[in-house]
Amino acid sequence: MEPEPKARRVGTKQLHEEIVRLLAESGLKPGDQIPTEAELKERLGGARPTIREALKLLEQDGVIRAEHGRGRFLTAAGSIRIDRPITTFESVTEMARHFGYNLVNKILSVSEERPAADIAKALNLAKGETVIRLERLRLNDREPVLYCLDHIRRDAISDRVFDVDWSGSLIETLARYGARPSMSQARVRATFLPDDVAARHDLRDFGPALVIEETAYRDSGPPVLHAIDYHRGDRYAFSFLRK
Amino acid sequence: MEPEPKARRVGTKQLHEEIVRLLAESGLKPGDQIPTEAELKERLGGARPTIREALKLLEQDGVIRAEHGRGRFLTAAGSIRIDRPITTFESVTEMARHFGYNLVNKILSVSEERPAADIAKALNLAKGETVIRLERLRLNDREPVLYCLDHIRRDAISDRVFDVDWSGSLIETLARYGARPSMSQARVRATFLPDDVAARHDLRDFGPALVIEETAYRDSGPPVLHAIDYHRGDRYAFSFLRK
DNA sequence: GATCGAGGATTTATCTGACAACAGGCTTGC
DNA sequence: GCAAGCCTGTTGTCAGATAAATCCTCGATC
Repeated sequence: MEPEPKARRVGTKQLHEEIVRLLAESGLKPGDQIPTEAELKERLGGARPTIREALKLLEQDGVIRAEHGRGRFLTAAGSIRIDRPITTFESVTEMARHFGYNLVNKILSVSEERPAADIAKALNLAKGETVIRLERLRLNDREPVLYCLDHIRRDAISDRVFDVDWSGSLIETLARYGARPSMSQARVRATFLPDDVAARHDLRDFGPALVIEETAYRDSGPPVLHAIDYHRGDRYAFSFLRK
Repeated sequence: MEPEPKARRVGTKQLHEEIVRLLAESGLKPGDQIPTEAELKERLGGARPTIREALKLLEQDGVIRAEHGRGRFLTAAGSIRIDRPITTFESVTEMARHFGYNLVNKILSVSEERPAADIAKALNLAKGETVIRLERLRLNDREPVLYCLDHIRRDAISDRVFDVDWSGSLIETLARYGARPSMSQARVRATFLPDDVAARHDLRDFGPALVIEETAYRDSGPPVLHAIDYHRGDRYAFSFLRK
């Protein structure tokens, strides 16, 4: 005899996504109660612990709030969609694309150098180790919108510096050498372009810049890249959630 | 007969914290394997599903990475501590305090007004509803470091506008009226102070400002507050994690 | 001796079923 | 009318079992 069409095995990750979709389509408003664990089990399948893990993730996201003995409820964050939060790690190239920009890349300089003390510390370099210093300007429609100063651990790139194509996304270039970073520690501040940069590259009209300075790490731990990106103030704004 | 000193009931939240502490004290480096579920159960108590829920949270935090059949491993984020990430919701007053600033509060203006269209939309106001407009300057050691423009839903405050003490943290003031916001949707950009503000309050030397513009929501859903904070560019920088 | 495969050990992933704790409404007894 | 107690629904935790992935060992085979 055929056994019941046994509830398919369902993973936490999949459930997480399905619940998000379900909530999005449900038209629930903040403060409304969401389906109970039992209902979700009915509708989506999976065992209770698995469903609970998925719900716990939503709770940590700030999308729902659990009340012991009562139920789970949608919070304000549940109805807010942040399109491309700055807290998601992605390359400036990608970021710009989603701003509707189609950047042209000008390489101002590439060289192998002895790093300054703060860079050496951020990249966890031993004495004497060098970095690749990359200075680029990104134009949108002939207008400079982004000045980037990158320092890359020399040992992340196995080729000669001048053999590498630096005109694309830096993250993807690193990925090709098996050194893709997956997260970063970042700081944001507002300032002008450094005087010497503005003078050397005719950027005196760049105006106030939104600077994102970040150290990017590989999944396995070690830092790979230190990036300073000056975003033209009147062209960029970044979104995020605080909770 | 006495039953065995039954393993105490242990909650997910508690386990989450204990594991974080355990990892912090363990001296593990990124890429190292962390104790298995079985070991954690041994050392911290709790049932396996509970432990797994706590570990799942750490995984979502980006602190650890699970590999089926191998174990769990510390990631780079596990060893990075961001002191006060901008992604944590707190009042500017608190934020400044942790910068080492002891702000003096100057109220430039308080009034009840008909909001502009964008504010009305952000605060989800019906036609005709009004807001409290609050304009403040924060000084550190006689130097202006922060210009704040707040719009508060009129129905969040049950007193007369001039009876309220606006000199403290706005979040706490709202809390006193039972309208404490708990999260916000924020945007950051770089610009100068608006011309009229700079002119009216003698702030022409403020320089480039880091602007955080946010709409803050109550736990139950509705927006309460729209805030625009101009942070003096050479005094402020905010940290966060990207992953 | 080297190589490949089977099998076992370890670890994470999921499932099943149960009990505990809390909230809220209902009944019942006074 | 009111309060204590009970019942039900919900989330929180527990215990043990099975599934799936990875890695190591050991033995057979060439």
